[in-house]
Amino acid sequence: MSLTSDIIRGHTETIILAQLLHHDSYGYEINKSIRDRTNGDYEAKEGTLYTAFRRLEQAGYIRSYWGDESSGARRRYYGITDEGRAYYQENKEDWLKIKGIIDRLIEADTTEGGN
Amino acid sequence: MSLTSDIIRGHTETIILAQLLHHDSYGYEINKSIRDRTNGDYEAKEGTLYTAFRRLEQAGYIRSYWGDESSGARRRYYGITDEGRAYYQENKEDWLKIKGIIDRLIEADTTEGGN
DNA sequence: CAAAATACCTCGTCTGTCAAGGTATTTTCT
DNA sequence: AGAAAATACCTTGACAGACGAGGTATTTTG
Repeated sequence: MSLTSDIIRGHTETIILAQLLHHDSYGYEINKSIRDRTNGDYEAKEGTLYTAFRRLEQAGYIRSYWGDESSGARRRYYGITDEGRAYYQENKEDWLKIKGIIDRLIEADTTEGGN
Repeated sequence: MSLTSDIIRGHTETIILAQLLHHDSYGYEINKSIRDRTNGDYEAKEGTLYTAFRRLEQAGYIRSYWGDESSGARRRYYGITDEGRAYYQENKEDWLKIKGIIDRLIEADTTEGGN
């Protein structure tokens, strides 16, 4: 269990949605984007990524379509839906809340006080 | 999937260890402590808690012993080991790092810039 | 022409979470 | 005294997300 894995579990969907906020993109590029933004600290595994795409699409949070590349390998592009934006927003708020909870519980030493 | 569940997944062990940093404690009390420290926002489920205890003990991060209560129900106390403290410390550092990564990826909109 | 890179995808395994079920004792309420 | 709630422990099985391993096809590079 590296840095990532269980700890990032559950954030994959939100991370993907975040990459789609400003422009449509495709799997390979999204993955690279994630790697770049974290300076290589985190990289989504392909299996994880594609299962997440399926989930998000089934839930109606993203739409997909084939790009019409005249050269290069075919690409499946993904675009975020309105529902996806709402879902992203919720998740982001949850994250801010949970961050606080974990901080409290982990740093948590009561530093004297109570009882 | 409530606020907690997948998102907190992976932090359970660290949260438990944190509760044991300053004094030994037992399952029920640890659970209450978690609930109290988060004002009820988070509560570990019993199943999750006890499986985590088993894992932590097998890994040598905590030790357990039966309390000699003369009244009240029997209690199994847990104490953190030196290895547990080290593990806690690592996890805490990982958390700080991951927090930054997720923040970057979720807030992530590059806010113009790159490329 | 072979190898590497781009680009897609699925399947099966693993692991942590948790609902549901269970035991035993003590306290509180009526 | 008896019932209900609280304290306190525990296990089992199902579920879901992550991911290693495997696979296809095209294009670029050497």
